[in-house]
Amino acid sequence: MMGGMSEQATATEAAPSEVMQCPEPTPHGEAWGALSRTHAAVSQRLQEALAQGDMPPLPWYEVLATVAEAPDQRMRMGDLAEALVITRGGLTKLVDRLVKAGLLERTFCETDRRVSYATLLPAGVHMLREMRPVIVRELEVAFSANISVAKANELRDTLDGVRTSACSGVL
Amino acid sequence: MMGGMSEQATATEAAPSEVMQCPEPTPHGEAWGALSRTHAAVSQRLQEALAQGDMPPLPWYEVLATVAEAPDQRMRMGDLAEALVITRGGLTKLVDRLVKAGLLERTFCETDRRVSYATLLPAGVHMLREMRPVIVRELEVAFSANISVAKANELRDTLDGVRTSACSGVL
DNA sequence: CAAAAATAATTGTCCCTACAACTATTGTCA
DNA sequence: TGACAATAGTTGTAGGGACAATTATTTTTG
Repeated sequence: MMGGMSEQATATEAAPSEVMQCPEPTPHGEAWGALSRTHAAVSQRLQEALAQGDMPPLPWYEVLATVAEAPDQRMRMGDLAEALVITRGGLTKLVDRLVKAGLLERTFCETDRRVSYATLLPAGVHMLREMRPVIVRELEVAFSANISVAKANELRDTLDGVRTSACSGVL
Repeated sequence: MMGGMSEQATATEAAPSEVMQCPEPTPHGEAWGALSRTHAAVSQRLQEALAQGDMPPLPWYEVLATVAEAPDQRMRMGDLAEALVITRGGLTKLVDRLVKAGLLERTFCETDRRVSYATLLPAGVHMLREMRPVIVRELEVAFSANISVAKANELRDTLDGVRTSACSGVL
C-alpha cells in the first residue's frame, strides 16, 4: 500500500493526490446508520417470510394491522397515510390493490363527501390473522435474541421520540 | 376461503363485539412499528433537506459516505451492496448514476477479473463534503431534541444487535 | 350569497428498486 | 486437463411509491 493517508486536507487545501479522512464520527450519524440498515434488514426478512408463505407483501400487512386497530375497523385515507408515513397518492393506489383483492372496501362519509374510508372486510381480518403469526415469529427471532421486553419498550419510546422530533421539529 | 366470519355490519350498525381483538400487543411488534415509522419520517426529512439544497438524493449520500470510509476510498460492488443492505442489481444501477455524474468511477481488480470496485473520485469527495453538513444538521434536529449522545450510542448498539439477528438469525 | 381559499382524495407520470435471467471469471475435483 | 459448480457483476423487466397536477367538496370571507 502506498501510505498516503496520513495528512488531513483542511477544507479548501485539498491534496492533489486525493485522499481524505472523513469517517462519520457523530453519534447521531451512527445511530441513523444503524437505524437505516436495521430497518432494511428486518424489512427484508419479513418480506421474505411472507413471500415464502404466498402472502401479500409487507405494506399490505401494515395497512391491515393499522386499520384493524382503528375504531370500527376503518380509517380516513388521510389519517391512514399519515399513520403509515407514506404519501396520500401512494396510499390511494395501495388501497386500490387491497380493495381489488377483496381485503378492504371504500366507504364514504355522509357528512363530508370529500372523505373516504378504508374499511376492513372480513377477508381482510382473515388475511391479517394469517399474516400476523408470520410477522410475530420473525420479529421474535430478530428481537428476542438480543432484546428483552423491557428493552423493546425502551427502544420503542426512544424511536417515537425521534420520530416526533423529525416530524414536528423545526418547521 | 372465508370461513364462518360474521356478516359485515353496515356502517350504522353496532361494532362487531366478538372475534376482533387484534391490536398489536407484542412489545416487539410495537418496537418494529416505531422503527419502521421513524425510519420513514427521518428519511423523508433528510430527502427533503437535500432536495431543498439541490443535492442528490439520500441513497447517493449513503454510497458516498460508505465508500469514503473504506480503505483507498473504494469498495467491491458486492461488499458495498451488503453494507447498504440493498441488492446487487440495484447497486449496479445506483453506481451507474453516480459514475455518470462523475462522483465515482469503476476500477477493476488485477488478480480477479470478476470483481469491480466503486471508487471515489475527487468530485465525489467534494459532493460528500457538501452533503454531510445538511445530513448532520437534520439529524441533530431529529435526535438531539430527545436523545443524548450516550443514548444515541445505546440506540446504535441495540439496533446493530437486532440487525445482526435479522441477518444471520435462523438461516 | 358568490367567489376565493382550504381540504380530501385521486390520477398521470417518472424514477428507483427488487427479482430473475444472463455473462464472465474463478475454483474444484474427477 | 476438462467439465461442473461457485462466485461477481450486469441487464431486462415489472411494480411500487413519490411528486405534481386535477377533481370534488367544504369553509371562509367580503
